[in-house]
Amino acid sequence: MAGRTKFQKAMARTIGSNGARTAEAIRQAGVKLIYKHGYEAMSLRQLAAEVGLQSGSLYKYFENKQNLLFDIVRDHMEDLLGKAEADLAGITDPLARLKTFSAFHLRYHMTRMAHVFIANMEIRSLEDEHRAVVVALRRRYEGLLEEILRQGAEDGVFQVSEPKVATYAIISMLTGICMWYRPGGRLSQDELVEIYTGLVVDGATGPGPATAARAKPLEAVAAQPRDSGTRAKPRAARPKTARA
Amino acid sequence: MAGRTKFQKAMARTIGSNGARTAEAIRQAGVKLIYKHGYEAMSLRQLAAEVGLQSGSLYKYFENKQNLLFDIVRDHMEDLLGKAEADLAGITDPLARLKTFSAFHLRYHMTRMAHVFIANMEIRSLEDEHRAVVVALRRRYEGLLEEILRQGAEDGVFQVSEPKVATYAIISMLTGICMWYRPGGRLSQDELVEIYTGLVVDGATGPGPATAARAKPLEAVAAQPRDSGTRAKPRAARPKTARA
DNA sequence: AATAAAAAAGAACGCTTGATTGTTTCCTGA
DNA sequence: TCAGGAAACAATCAAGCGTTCTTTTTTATT
Repeated sequence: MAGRTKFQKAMARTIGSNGARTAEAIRQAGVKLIYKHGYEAMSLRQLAAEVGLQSGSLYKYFENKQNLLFDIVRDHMEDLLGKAEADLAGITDPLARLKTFSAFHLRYHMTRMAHVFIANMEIRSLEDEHRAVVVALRRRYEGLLEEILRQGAEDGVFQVSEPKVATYAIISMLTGICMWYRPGGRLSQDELVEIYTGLVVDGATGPGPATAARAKPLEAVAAQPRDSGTRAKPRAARPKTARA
Repeated sequence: MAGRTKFQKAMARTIGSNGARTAEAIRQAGVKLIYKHGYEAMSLRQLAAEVGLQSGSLYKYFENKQNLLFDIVRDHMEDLLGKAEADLAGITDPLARLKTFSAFHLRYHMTRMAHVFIANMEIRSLEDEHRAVVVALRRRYEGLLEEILRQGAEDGVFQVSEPKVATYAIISMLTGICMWYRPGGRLSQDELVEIYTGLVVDGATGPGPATAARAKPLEAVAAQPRDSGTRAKPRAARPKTARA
């Protein structure tokens, strides 16, 4: 806190200052600034100014800049993991677990966009030792979903040939929401949860009716796609269909 | 380039130096270092050392650090957009177009991970004017998929209530592959394209047989999930089912 | 062979950065 | 009430940053 008022002598400990409160303010400001500018781009003077301190005073609250980042990311990951496990506790049906996981992940990411963004983007800014801790936590979190998919496949409810790949795919899709979601947008959180969860469930429960041929006739494929450097797909001949 | 050999007088222009070649080397080293350390974290001295130059000499090849980033990202986005349009050209059937887009996006991202990563992560490091250009290109790219989904929904092939949301979801999912894919892994590019494209098509073609009730009976949901801060979903009562 | 242009070296610049230290002020509990 | 610890300031440091400028060498052109 602090922030010297106009007619103060203006030195040293400021009136009403309180360690716990300042610590929390620093944490919040840190999240905000790292989210906005990135860890490397945020200077400690900038952070100190945001809280109303001198940069040197920050060192009462963290060992160094790197540890500030680590604390933020580690605490976030532990929170994410703990809350997910709590939400899933007691649910055994794979489909219900999948829906619960999906809904939890989406809501968590919509309400904590800054934390999530930092945890995903700034992993590379962590020193090796710190990164290892965070990656381990992330693995455990991914393991929750992977296990759900595995169980569902075993029960015959899901059609998932590669649970690991599907896990990465689903998590990427769900996490992507915080790249564009903004509170107060056209669609409510509930609506978005509905839409996304539908996509996840469709993907997990396997092919709908339309994979190969279709009842409704379609327009004919006119030209063969030209190679454009990425190498055109060697997949089986595209289904030639025609429309009325 | 350059890199004075042992018994040279060691000043100024180095033997065998060539502008075009150096420019290309700088570009490549730039991509490599930004990918590894991030734009802010990469210093021009680091970049110069990677190429075998002094930092000041770099300014023969770009206006400033910011423009180097912009050039890399802009060129990448234009390449991505152009190749996607080329791959889709001539295909009219929405399902075929969706598969083509999905396969293209995956292959492109698997073979150009560094460029893609940079374009996605360092947008915030671009100055406003530059960012606007890049975002516009990205919009056009997303528009390709959105239009495919819209057309497919209109034709009744896809069941997509919100093409915009589905577009973001699909692109996030596909792009996510370069967070973990490494060449030479257990699964080949073709296999991954198969898996991912299957997920995309299932999601677009709508609900499989398992959305609400299921032929195969499932285990009963034991406990109601406790609220864990994210607020338990207000969705309609979870389907209560029982297993043999 | 002479000359111009290209390519890079290398030194210097003004700034900002993360970090450290010593000092001053405020707060609180015995 | 008054000491002692907590909280913050103020000044400082060396290092590193992006950038500019001048000089030197190599290559290309005539």
